[in-house]
Amino acid sequence: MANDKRMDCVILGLLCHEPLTGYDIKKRIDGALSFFWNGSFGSIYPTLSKLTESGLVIKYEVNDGGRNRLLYSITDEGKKVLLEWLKEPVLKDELRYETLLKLFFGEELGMKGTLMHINRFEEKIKTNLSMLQMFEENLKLLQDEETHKYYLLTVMFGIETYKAYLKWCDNARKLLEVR
Amino acid sequence: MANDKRMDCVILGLLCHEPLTGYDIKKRIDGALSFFWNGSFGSIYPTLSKLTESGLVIKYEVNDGGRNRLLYSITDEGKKVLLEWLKEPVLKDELRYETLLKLFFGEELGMKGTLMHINRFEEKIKTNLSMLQMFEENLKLLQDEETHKYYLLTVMFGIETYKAYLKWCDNARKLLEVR
DNA sequence: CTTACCATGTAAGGCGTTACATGATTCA
DNA sequence: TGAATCATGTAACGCCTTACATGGTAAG
Repeated sequence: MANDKRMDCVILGLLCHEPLTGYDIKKRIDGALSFFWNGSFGSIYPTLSKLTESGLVIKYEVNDGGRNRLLYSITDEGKKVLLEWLKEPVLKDELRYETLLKLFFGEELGMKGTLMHINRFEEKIKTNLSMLQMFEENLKLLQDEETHKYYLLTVMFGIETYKAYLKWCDNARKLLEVR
Repeated sequence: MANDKRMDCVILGLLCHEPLTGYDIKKRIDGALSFFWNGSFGSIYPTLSKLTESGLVIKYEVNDGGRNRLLYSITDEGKKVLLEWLKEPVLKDELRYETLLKLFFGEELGMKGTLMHINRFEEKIKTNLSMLQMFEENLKLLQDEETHKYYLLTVMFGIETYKAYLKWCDNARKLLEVR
């Protein structure tokens, strides 16, 4: 059913804060959003066209010295649509960890292989955690803008979660190595 | 690219433990696996046919009093393929939480709406957590089978994670309600 | 006797990714 | 002058879900 990644809502949400190009949107998605969302150019640009057609955003060309860029900004109608969606209850929170799938079948792989996956997972998480902690510090410095409070909420979520993952890594290793 | 949900691997993994019907497989996916994986009949049955054709599983009909059922079991070749996949590094661990997306755009929605989402999220998590805790207790009673140790690993992951979520809910509310 | 669950499948269609195509600009 | 990044787009293709179709069995 329609619009699994809700690219339209993501774009409207981002444009609420400031006008952006498609390329900018991709950077935002790969940045602060990347811990809980993702999306590709192949869905960003077509969605921008659709949103322009239906009058939820306006496109205008700008030329600031460099090459021409297509900047998009949200309309009042767009804000209304965004708000409608924001008010609706969440439909789906989904976690899909291949790591856990492999661990679930760990008996076939054996202890050594399983430990390998746990260690690799731990490495990735440590990297992500320190990135999030940098985000967090930056956000705490920028307490002036109300928006940042909401960004901080999602960053805190990531930090809390990743810390729990690391704790689990320790416990998991202990459980496997016992006996 | 190919096989995002790795239904073939999921099926091979489950059949490693015991022969199952397509319907059984769906139940497993909706049960212990559901916290980190999912899949529908529309992908299970076609995958079973494909696996049968390529000789990784064998199909046989059984009639145990009731109606005929199609039971599948894994072949040596199938085990080899599964093991190959299990050894490979994990490609993707993905979290996609609409809740976080809505919180990220929380300034548009305002504090009240945001708190609503947090509370609804908390309710869901509490329910899931108590389910997982029941799973955990059952698994601890069945320590005889080595397999259960690996299942326990994934259940522990869920429990640890959900506890962190609940802790975050408290912190998030505090942050929002301050001032 | 009817509801719930067991059981197997197919088809349409949406959705989004990857890969391709193209080219400007900036910086070293 | 070459690499990296900025920048915009399209097309093919795979993947999976939803919905539909069908019917048996068990339990109350």
